Amino acid sequence: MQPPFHGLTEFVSLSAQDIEIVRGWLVTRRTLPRARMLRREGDPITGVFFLLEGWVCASLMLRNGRRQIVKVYLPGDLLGFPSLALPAAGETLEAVTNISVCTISAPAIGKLLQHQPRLAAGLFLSTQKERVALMQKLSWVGAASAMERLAALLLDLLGRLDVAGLVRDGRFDLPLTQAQLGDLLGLTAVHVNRTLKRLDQLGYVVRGKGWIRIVDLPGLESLAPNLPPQFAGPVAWTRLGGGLASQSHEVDG
Amino acid sequence: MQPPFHGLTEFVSLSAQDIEIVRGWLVTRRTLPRARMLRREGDPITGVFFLLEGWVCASLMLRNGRRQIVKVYLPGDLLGFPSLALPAAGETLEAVTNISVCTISAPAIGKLLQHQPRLAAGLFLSTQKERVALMQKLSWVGAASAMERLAALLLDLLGRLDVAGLVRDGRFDLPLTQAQLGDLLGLTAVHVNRTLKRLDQLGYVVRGKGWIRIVDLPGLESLAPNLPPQFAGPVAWTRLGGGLASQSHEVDG
DNA sequence: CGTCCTGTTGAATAAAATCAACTACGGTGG
DNA sequence: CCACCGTAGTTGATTTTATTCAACAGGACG
Repeated sequence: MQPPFHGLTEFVSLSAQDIEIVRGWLVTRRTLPRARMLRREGDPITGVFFLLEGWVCASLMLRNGRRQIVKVYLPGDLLGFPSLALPAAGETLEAVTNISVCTISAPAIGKLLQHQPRLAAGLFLSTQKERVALMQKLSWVGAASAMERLAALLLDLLGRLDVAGLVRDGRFDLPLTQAQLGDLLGLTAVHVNRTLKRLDQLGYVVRGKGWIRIVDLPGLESLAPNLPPQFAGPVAWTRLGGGLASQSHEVDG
Repeated sequence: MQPPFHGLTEFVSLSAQDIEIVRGWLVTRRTLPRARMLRREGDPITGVFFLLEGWVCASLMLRNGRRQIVKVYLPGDLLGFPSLALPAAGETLEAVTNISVCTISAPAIGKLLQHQPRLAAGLFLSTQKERVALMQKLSWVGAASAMERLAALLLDLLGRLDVAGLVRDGRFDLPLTQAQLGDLLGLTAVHVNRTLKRLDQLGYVVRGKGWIRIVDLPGLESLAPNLPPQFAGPVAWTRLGGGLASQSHEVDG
C-alpha cells in the first residue's frame, strides 16, 4: 500500500532531503489492536505519531466524569502534536480500530524544525489547518442542534476519507460506536441513536453495521451549520518553493 | 508601556536577529476602536496580528444564525494564524475593547519560517499551545454544565490576564457582554446571566459593571471541569537553544 | 451457552432555550 | 437641559431539547 503522504505535501513541495526524512519515519511502523492506547493524558511526551492505517481518537477526561473526543484521526494524519508544548500529554490517543502507525521522537521534530524549513513550514501550516478544523468543531458543539452536528460530522468524515481513497459510492466504514459519536459531538449515545435514526428515516443516509452511506449529499449539506473550509494548497501566500529570498524583516500594514 | 513579548519567549530564547524582527513588527502599531472588525470571515488573507492592548475575539458565523466565539485574545497574543492555511479568512476578528495591534504580512511570516528557525519553532510551539487551549474549550462546551463552563472560563481568563499583569487582588476587567459570554460558551445570554448570579450568590465571585473579582479561587477550581494545563517552557524536549546538531533524521520507536 | 457490548426504544426528568417584560444606563440630538 | 433611543442586564413563565433511567434485542466472543 502507498503510504498516505497527501497531508504532508498539501502546502509545500518537499526537498529530496525532506522526503528522505519522511521515508525514515516508516521504519518505525508497527501495528496496534483496537482499543489500545497510544498514550494517556499525563504520560510523558515521547514524540508524535504518523497514522498509516485505521482510526484513532484523541480525547480529554473531565473531572465531572465525562469525556470529550476532540478529534478523530484518519490515515495520513499526524497525531500528538499539541502535547509537544506540554510537559505531560494533554490528550489520550486511543486506537478506534486496528491501526498501523509510525513514531517520530520529539528530538527528531526539534531537529526538523531547525534544519528543514520546507518540511517545518508544511507542518506549521498543517497545524493551522487542524486549528481551523477544531474551531469548526467547537462551533458545532457550541451552537448547533444534534441533527446539525451529526450532519456536519458526517460531511467532514466523508471529505477526509474521500481524500484518503476510502469512500465508494458515498459509503464508508464508520467504526465509531454511538457512544463515541456522542463523546465527539457532546451528546449522549441515546440521543445520537435517535438522531441517526431520524437522518435515516428522512432519507439523508442509509446505515449498516460499521458503515454508513450518504444518500442525499445536498440535503446533508443544507443541514450542516457550516461547510468544510477550502484550504490554500501549495500555491499559498508564501513562496516556500522559491529560492532563498532576502532575510529582511519585511513588514507592511 | 513594555510590549508584551512573554508569549514569544515562552518556549525558545530568541536570537539577536529574531528580536530585531519582532521589534520591527512594532512600527506597524495602530489603534482601533471598540467593535471594529480586524477582518471578517471570507476576507482575503493579508497576514496576522500581534495584540498589544485590549481584547479581541475570534468568531465563526453558522448558517443557523448563531455565532460561536472560538477564542478571546488578550494583550501579547498573536491573532489570525489559523487562516494562513486558507485562501480566505476562516474567522472574524473583532475588537471587544479599544485595542492596539501590529500587523505582520503573510510573506513576512513565510520568510520567517524559512530563515529564522528559532522564532519559527517558538511560533510552532505557541500554536500547539493554542490547540491545547482550544481542545479544552471544546471539552467545556461539549461536556460541562453552564456553571462548570463559566468557572473554567473565569479561571482561564484569570490565569492569562495575570501573566499580562492585568489582575489585582483577584479582580480584573471583563469587557465581554453576557451575550458575548454566551456565544463563547455555547449558552444564551439569559442563561449566562442566571449562572453568573448564582456564582455570585454562592460566594465564588463578586461582580461589578465591566469587572469581576474571584473571591473563592479554590472553590472555582473545584467547580471547573479541568484546570489550565502547565506548559513546557523554554527547557523543552528539544534543545532549540543549543548549537547546530547533526541533521540526521533521527527516529526512534 | 452465557456474558458483554452495541444498538434500540419508551417514559420521566432536567437543563437550557425561548419568549416577554422591565430596569438601568449612556449617548445623542432637539 | 432633557427627552429619546439603543444597549446591557435582570427576572419570570413557558417550551424545547436533550438527558437520565430502564428495559430489551441481536451479535460477538470466550
